[in-house]
Amino acid sequence: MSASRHSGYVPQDIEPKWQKVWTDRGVMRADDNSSKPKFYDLVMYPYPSGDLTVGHARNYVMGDVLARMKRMQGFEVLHPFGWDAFGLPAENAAMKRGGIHPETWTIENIAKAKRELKMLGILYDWDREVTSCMPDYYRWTEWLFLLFYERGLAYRAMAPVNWCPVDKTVLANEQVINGRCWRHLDVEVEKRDLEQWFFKITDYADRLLDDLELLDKWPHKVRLMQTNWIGRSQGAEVEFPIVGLAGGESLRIYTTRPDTLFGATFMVLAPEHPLVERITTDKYRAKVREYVAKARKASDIDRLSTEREKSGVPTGAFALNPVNGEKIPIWVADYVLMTYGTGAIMAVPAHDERDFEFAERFGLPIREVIAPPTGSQRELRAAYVGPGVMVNSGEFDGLDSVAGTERVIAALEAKGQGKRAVKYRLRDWLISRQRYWGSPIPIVHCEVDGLVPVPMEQLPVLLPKEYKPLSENPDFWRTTCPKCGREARRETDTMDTFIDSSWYFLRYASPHDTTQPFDSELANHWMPVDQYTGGVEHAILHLLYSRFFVKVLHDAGMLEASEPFVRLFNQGMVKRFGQVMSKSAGNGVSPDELVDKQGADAGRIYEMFIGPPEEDVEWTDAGLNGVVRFLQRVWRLVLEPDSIVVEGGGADVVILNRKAAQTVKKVTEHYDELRFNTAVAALMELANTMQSHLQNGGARDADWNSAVRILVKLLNPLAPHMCEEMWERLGERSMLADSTWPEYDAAAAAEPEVTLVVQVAGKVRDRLTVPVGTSEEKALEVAMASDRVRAAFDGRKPSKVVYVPDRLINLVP
RNA sequence: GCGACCGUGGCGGAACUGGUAGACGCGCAGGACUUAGGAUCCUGUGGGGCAACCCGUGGGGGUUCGAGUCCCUCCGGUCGCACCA
Repeated sequence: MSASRHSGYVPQDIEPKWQKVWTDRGVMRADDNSSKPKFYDLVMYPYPSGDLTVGHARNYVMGDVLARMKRMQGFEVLHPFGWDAFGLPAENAAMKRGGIHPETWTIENIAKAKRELKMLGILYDWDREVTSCMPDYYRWTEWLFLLFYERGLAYRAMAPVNWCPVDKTVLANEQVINGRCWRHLDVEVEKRDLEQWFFKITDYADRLLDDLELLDKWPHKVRLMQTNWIGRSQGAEVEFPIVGLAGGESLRIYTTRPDTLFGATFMVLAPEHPLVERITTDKYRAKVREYVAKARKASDIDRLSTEREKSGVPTGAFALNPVNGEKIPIWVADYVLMTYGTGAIMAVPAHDERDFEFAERFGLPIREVIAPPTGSQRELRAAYVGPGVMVNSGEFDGLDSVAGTERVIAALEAKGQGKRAVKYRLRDWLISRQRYWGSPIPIVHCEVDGLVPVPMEQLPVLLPKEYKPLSENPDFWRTTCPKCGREARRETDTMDTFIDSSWYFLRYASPHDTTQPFDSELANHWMPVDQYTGGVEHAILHLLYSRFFVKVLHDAGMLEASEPFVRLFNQGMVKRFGQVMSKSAGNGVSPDELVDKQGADAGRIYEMFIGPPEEDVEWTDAGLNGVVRFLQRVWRLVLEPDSIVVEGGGADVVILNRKAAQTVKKVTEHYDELRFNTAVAALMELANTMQSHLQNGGARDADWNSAVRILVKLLNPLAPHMCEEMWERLGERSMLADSTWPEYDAAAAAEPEVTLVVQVAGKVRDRLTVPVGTSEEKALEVAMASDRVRAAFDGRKPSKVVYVPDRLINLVP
């Protein structure tokens, strides 16, 4: 191989050697009893799909680089790994490859991926490996379910739910994307009325929202997405008495715009609203029933489309506006959703786009009650939704709409006609799945005792070996009631796999505990996760659920932390030929291929140098070559400096020292900020400086040796095999992995002279070298002495001088 | 439609709180060493001009001594939400 011809660097010879040493010595083993400060470095555990490419490996390399630096900096690093091993692909693969059991398929994939991770030199504390499909893990997933159940956070309810016809299971709201299944974006979900298990995440809506404030090291975007998903809105519930209904019953609506109450010209009920049947008059009954039936049948995709023209029918019933006693018609229309607010609205067409469209379509009156700052419009062409001054609103006329909102709410509350209310877009988390390959829900259905939790000491409820739906496996579901001993039936749904992943990061603290899901003391020691890295596709799903879990466990007194992840980072994806790299797409580069050709170290650096870590990047072989060249150059500089031809004299050792010191600062900061691409660039600059040093006849003295060691140490997190090998060949006794991170020497890094930019009227006219700390007077003097400045001023004095010390002087004529 | 982020050489990308635009790498051109080189090393490389100089960070405008960076507006792209009252 050509790499070996001009340098002794042959990655294939040294990489397996060091991987073995690291493993044998347990380099990345985390000590629970260490006195060092802890650092919990975590990458989202993957689904073992059997498809590991260098694309997926990129974020594992990021985690590894950080872990290796933090260790050298004196932290006790927890860098664990595990597998999100329950889930549908295993079942699908099992079906496709006739007869193979999901467990077999999963275990095989795990073994393969694990080997490839090791081959890339990525170090984990494998003693803490967690696999969510193993009984010693899902036992505690079940346990946690029961904890939620005890705390009133798990309940069963009949509800219209999302059903994926391909996966043949229900889905959580978070798993439905534009009315389609998150796993098959071409498959529309269906609505089914089913009795299902839910977790009461809505109880935590306020805290999940408010605590986002604490997550200042999360990407702004993710926080915003969660904010929108939770969707808290403030407004009022208002009672509209229904005309002629026995008992003086009223219609409760929710609005965020109480200030527009006088502009309500009709009411709208969702087709599913329970009052529809009762208030509809005989004359309209047939039409209303027909409309409701049609709406129920329509898919969410159709119903929620904003493009579709609004539809609806009148009920023949009327309501009274509580503030002015006006009698207004009640309609049924499917643009109002039963699942939000109260399932009924007051329609204010003048100030709501949807109501406006509906009113236009059906010729309903439109009354302006908020005058825009630009003045009232004679004829409303569109709804005005902004703030303004209240008009046509009786006693409230003339009030600013923002203040008016408060006044109207107060007036309603005083008369018992309404009250302040807060609503959320967030719904409870539907957690049951009609699948085999997941954690069983540890509940028994007893005819006498109803829902009975399986006693905790009887956990786990084991999955039967035989692969078929649990509901079709009587050996599984036939049981006796733990309470009364009568024959009973086990719950046959399994849990959403997002439950498994909502607590795995806690299990790493005490992975072998056989008495509890996690040891609180150890979890409190390691938590929260200091750095969490993973794909942005989990911005809501996994990250919201995990936050919810941690808050519940906190409330249960099991955990001090109330947020799981201090700093979150979303890495970009690796593409090749314009597509996301994957084995199935046929554009994947496997770790095997990469290690075989260029070696793990070159691959690791390339993954980091290829582009900003948060951006999607394109994998090219040419780019990889540049990195290989860099590593060979480093090898020669460190171990074969005699091979570098001296071309001239006059090397300045001070420059070498300074560059090395500056690089320590730069690279350390860049690693900390996960800006690996610029860290590599800084290391390349140092290597270039060192190369020039030798070419200029510079000595290989103590300063040189110091620079060499700095280079090797700083490069180590990126290219650990090669650096460890160089370290050994340099004659160092201890392992590089166990050595310390270079200290930043500010004095050595300081530049004695700086380039002072001389501008005339903001345009660069000259660059002068001056000592650091040059005074304004002195700077002005040398600047005015410059030929090019003199030409511009021709003896006159500048009318203004802007001086930025050690940077620039700007002379304005 | 609403919201967020982003537009920098032939390419990937640098540029801290406004202060030398283009670090580092790829590619390309010329050269050195070579039987040879797709190895290695050197030099050059935003555009225009022989030149001092002029023009340049999506377009236009503004603030400022000074704008890739701040403000307004338009164009283009990516992502999120999408009848949530």
